[in-house]
Amino acid sequence: MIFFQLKLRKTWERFQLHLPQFKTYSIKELSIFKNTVKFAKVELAFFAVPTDNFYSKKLTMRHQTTIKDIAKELHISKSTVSRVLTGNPNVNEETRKAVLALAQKLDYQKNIFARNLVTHKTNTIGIIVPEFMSSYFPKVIIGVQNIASKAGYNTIIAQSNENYETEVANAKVMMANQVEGLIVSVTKETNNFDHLIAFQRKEIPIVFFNRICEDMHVPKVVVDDYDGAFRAVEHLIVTGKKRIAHLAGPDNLSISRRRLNGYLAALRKYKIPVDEEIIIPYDLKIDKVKTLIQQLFNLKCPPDALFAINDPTAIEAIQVIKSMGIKIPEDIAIVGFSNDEVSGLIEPSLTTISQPVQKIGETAADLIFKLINKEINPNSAIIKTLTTELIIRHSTVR
Amino acid sequence: MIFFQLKLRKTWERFQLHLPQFKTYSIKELSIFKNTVKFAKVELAFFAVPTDNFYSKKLTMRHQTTIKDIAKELHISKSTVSRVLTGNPNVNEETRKAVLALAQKLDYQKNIFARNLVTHKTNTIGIIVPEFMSSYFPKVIIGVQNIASKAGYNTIIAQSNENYETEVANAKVMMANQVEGLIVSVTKETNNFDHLIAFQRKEIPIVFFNRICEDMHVPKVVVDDYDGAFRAVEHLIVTGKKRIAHLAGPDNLSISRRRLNGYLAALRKYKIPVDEEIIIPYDLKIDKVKTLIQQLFNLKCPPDALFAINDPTAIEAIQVIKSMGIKIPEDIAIVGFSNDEVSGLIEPSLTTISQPVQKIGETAADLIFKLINKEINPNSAIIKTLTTELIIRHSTVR
DNA sequence: TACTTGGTTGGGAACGTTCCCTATCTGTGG
DNA sequence: CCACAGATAGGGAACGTTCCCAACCAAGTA
Repeated sequence: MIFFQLKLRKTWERFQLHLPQFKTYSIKELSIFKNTVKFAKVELAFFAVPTDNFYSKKLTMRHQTTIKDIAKELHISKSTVSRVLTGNPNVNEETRKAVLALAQKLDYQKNIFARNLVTHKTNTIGIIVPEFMSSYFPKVIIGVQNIASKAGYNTIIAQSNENYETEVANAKVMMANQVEGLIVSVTKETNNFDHLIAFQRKEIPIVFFNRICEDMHVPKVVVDDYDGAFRAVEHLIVTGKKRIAHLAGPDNLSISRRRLNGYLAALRKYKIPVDEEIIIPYDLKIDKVKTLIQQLFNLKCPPDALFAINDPTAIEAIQVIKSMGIKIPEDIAIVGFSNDEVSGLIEPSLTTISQPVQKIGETAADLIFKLINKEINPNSAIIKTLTTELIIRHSTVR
Repeated sequence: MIFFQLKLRKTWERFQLHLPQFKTYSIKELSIFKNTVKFAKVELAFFAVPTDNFYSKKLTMRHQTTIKDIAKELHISKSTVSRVLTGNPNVNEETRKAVLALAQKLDYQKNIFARNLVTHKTNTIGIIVPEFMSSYFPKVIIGVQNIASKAGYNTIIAQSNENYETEVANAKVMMANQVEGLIVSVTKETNNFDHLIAFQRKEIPIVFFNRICEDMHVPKVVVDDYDGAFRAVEHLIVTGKKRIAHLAGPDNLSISRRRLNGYLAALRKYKIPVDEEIIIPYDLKIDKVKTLIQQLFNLKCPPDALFAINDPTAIEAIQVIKSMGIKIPEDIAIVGFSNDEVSGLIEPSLTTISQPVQKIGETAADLIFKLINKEINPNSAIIKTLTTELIIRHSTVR
């Protein structure tokens, strides 16, 4: 008796063979499967082991209960079992009970892959966000999941880490998982939208929020950035500030442009001249803030107020300014945008624009499901604008 | 000509029928499919519509390219195409190129559901966290995803919202999606672990982190809570504090117990008597903090230091204490645990224990892949303990 | 010539569902 | 008795892969 193992595909399998004479055998004589051994030959390894060390090939296979097992056990057809499990009413009450009971007993779990394969329904939506270090995106996700789970849908979450390539990869994963809808806020470096247009082409609903792609004709959820920015800057003006700087976000994000426009409009309304010198372009990289702030204060005529594109930036600005020994809000008042958790905790607390973050997620999810159910036109390009609120704290008023 | 629509399964389909005479027709005469109409009968609805309003049943079917399409186009078998696409080397170079080119051209996307169905490999791991409002869990997730994507795996993220039922539901989703491994930090109310033991039974690797289940014999990743707590309290003692209170976490979380033990050990080392009165049980619900703090200061002998179970709690405590007009750190010093983002920003900045959060995620993911590849024993109950660091800030030292 | 051998390809079962269509039985009204 | 109906069940194709096994051809090798 000779024992040997060979590598079939990935795993080593063991076999035993009874060889009657001591002689040289041909591969063919040895082989169990005619050609397989040929292929696996290089991996073939003879060795001797005690017989009781052998394990059956099937032994380690953990079998998951299937519809067929239930059918066999109850002597009915798998069609009937399927009918019970999918809630089709055309089943005898007793049969139904028996199936349900046995399913419970055998711990039956529907194989969603088989199901998806035939129905093309995955009951899954996806959401791609640029990060979840700030409290904003997690809150949006909670909103989305609230609505999705009510609709019996799962949510696949992906974060692109503000990296375009990762975003593309995430989109591919979403596609491969056949999400029925996709909610997206793009990275700050995303300028090419092919990976998202692919969804449109396949008629998979997309909804944007926060960082939107204006060129794509799909529904979007935003807050009224223009109005928020306007009121933030108006507040600064009303409290007596004359020279208001702005740390502006990247130009390719419409959100930056809208906030910038709100800023400009407020200045215009109060007849304050616009000075390009104190509108600082900024790429949302938090570690750049220090340099930019120092730059502002090196001007011959430094600003007496700062409107930052978002809260993390404003918070970093506060740190920097405090460390420079400049007084907030007396020497310079600061406003952010978002009302992050931290804003109320720092010293001085940050005046900011709050947005209904969870509501944004819920609204986006609502739209997705309306699209999935064809209640609205996929190309409708609805823009849901949620309102913001000015939260006045100590960074502008003592 | 009569038009009608009937509901087959979920959707209304339209049909047209040429009826030669005006008379009463039997269902059978009308029916297109012998029995189907019988079933759908109750939903049957006759109506007249203009013919050109009709749409073809197949028209809206968007066809996704399959392996078969490629095979047909190139006049080769789907086996060969599959071989190319799975990287099997036994294919002629020209055939390979042709297949790859056509796949590209037709925008072929592998159907992962069909693939999973036959291979039982999903290339997916899951992670369940209690929340992601604090920066802790998001950072862990980033760590996990780093490792997972390197291994070619996708990560399904779920958050239980500190709710036991949601956690169970999440576990079900993970199971249904046939994750190959699961990383978990349980909710504060989880006492029953059946939903996780189910994974063990199916031999799906589990790794715990942070909030672990001590009774389950699986690998775990934790930080040295005992040591961290010890050093935090030691620091308070060394800076001259004599009466150190502790806001202790729920008893069912081992993390709370370990931190409590570290606290007790430090007191013991410095021969400070333990006073049960100032070890306050606390259920991690942030809105309870106010009452508990007030309670502490109503004691005839209030504490001069506070060790809070985690940073959010410590931060809330600082807010409450400040609002009471009590001085930090002179009247009471405060230490947290975690080094959340906010800790360095608030006033006074919080002394705390920092942990290598992203590393925790990476370690957990590493373990999962070692388990998946059977490099370590699934029941080994390895505990990876990562070290912490004391970060001294102004909440303890002016 | 008669084998091996290597390189390449094809046929077809299997994975676990859903669902179309058919079949059978029983009951009912004319 | 017939025609039809309602209730229930079964057979089997289809979904898109993977992969076992067999087959074929050309080139060595004895």
